[in-house]
Amino acid sequence: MAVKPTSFDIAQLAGVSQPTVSRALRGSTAVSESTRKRIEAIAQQLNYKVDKNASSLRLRETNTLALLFYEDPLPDSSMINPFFLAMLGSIVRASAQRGYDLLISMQQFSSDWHAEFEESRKADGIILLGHGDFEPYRDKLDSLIASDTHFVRWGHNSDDQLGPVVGSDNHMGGLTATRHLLSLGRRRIAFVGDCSDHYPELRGRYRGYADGLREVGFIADPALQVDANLTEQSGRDGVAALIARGVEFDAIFAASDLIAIGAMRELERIGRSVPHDVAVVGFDDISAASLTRPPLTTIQQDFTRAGEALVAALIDTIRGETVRSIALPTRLIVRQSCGANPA
Amino acid sequence: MAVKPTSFDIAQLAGVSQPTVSRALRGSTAVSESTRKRIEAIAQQLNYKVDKNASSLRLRETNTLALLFYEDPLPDSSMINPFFLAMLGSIVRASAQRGYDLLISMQQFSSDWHAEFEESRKADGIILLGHGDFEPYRDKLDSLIASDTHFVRWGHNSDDQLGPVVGSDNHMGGLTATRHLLSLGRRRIAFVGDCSDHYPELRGRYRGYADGLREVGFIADPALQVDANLTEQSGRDGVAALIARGVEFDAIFAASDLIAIGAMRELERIGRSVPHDVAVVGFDDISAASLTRPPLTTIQQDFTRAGEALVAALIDTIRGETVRSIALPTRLIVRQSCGANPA
DNA sequence: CAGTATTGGGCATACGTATTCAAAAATGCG
DNA sequence: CGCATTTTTGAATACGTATGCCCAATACTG
Repeated sequence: MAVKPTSFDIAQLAGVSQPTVSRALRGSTAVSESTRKRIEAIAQQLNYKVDKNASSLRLRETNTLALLFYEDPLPDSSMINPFFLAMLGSIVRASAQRGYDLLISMQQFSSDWHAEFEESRKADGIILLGHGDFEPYRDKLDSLIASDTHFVRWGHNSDDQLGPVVGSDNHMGGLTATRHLLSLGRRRIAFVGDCSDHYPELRGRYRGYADGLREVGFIADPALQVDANLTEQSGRDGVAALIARGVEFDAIFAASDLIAIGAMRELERIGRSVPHDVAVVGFDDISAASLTRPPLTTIQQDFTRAGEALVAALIDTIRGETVRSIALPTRLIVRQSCGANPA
Repeated sequence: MAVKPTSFDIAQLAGVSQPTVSRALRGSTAVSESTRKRIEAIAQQLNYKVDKNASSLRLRETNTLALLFYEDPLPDSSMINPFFLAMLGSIVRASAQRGYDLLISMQQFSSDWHAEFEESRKADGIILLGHGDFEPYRDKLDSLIASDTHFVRWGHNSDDQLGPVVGSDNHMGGLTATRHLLSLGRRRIAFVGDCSDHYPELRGRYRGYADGLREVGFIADPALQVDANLTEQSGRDGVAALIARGVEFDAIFAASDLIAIGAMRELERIGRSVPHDVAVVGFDDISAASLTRPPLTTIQQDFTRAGEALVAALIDTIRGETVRSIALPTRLIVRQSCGANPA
């Protein structure tokens, strides 16, 4: 095939005009059934495909969504946080089901990320994925809003929302985890994970934790909280820090599975048994969570629904509907690291 | 901002014609330095971005690559094989570095996948990712070739190549794993993984395994080989099958990490200790490999180089250069499941 | 200073599709 | 069968950018 056929070629073969071809293939009612059939047959035979560039140019919409990881790069910058990686699958799927293509990018490789896609008309809207709060990016977000760019982001539902947000109910998740550990008789529960403003999601989990303790008359002890970012290494460091403080603890609620995995490793290294000496509960339920020894009890985030919700919200935004932020329910997955199940 | 500015708007403000704006912004030498500066300043100020649709339409190239997962969907179809997921990061990065955007898709959601992208001019070329051989897709591949579509695929280098292939040196990997186990004194090494034509990559690993045995005068025993696809479950089933056969074995070379992980689980369940009773070596080095207990010794595939090689090869293809298939070296990562390191 | 080379930039147009508007064809009705 | 509808189709054009071609202005040469 030398050159790709155009709608003119189809028109000529069908003995009609180009506009008729366009109408026929787009399902306009203004074309008779017989002509449509004929045109479709010819198009099929020539393997004709509508040129998306020309079409998008004319229609002023691309039927494409952009996915942007705005997160600070991990040490190995080609790594994507497994949590988001897991969500990627469902986002791809949800987009496809809704008839949209998906364009992927990572913030760290483009300075102008906030403008790059919709403004150059490569996408109709943007899904922003990243942990951490948006403060460092607030100006960019503002400019997105100022330019009427359609976007949705994953994160924590707060009041000062900048655009619609889809996220898990972190507070409830933290509460559930803590109640579970308390119900197993644990009394000195440490929280490993940032509870500052910098990670609104983690802070939400922390608050759930604190409220869980309060329910039984305890009060969150600052000595039992260690900051940690979302890496395995910081989970190890967190446990090391607790030990260094000399503080007693019989359980750990880790703000993410990676942290929990790191924590378990460090506990193992120093000879504390999980769950006997220390019960551990994580957050996320990434696929590795079931592979650890002991398998990790964790608060599951619903990746599938999350991806679908993000895509649905974005498409609604694009269509001009008003979209409300949503907080998805989480689920406690009991494995063995909490001690509830026999090893 | 009501509507996005066009090159005409910029031209008007700069007191020049639209073509001059286009030339200035594309770096044509046919525009004076002073005019260019002026135009750039105005463009910047208005936050002007070239309309990619119009540009692509005119230039007949999109500066976009498409990534296609052609693999049969896993049970939960939103899951992507972790191996490819790991590669995704480096592909995104490599594309960005070369100035290309990346469009993602999954075969199972579109019947016409092979034509969808380049033929509709949404991408300049396609990266095909999937395990398994291409037989079921040969006709589609043929049609890709027939339509002069640019593509590269990940897989096993064989002779009947259809288009350029980037893959790991599976034979050498299998050989290395087997030599390692032999050097540790293991003599009854089982191979868990398909060695049929259906998975050329796995077959390559199997041949490396067989050759490794041959080097020391052994011959691969069919009783020690069990078919397994690339899931954890089939790793468990594989071990169960070996046990059911009543065959003796003191080591397992699993054709992938997921298989190895499943195998270790089953071994644990039936009370065989790893590595004491059975040494295990996997293949891939997915991130979960270091998290298992004991940590998995495995043959590492270089995801980063793989992604870069795929992108580089595809871009070369697009540029009309002839591209040769390449087999990337693998590396033995010794952890504890093989028994070489103390637990 | 005349004439030629060079530089800068405008005009026209093409890329392929989708829609508006108007005309032609088909249909219905009395 | 003639006129009023309704249905189907075509002509013209717009979407925004990029480039070939050509002309004007400037620089250079002898």
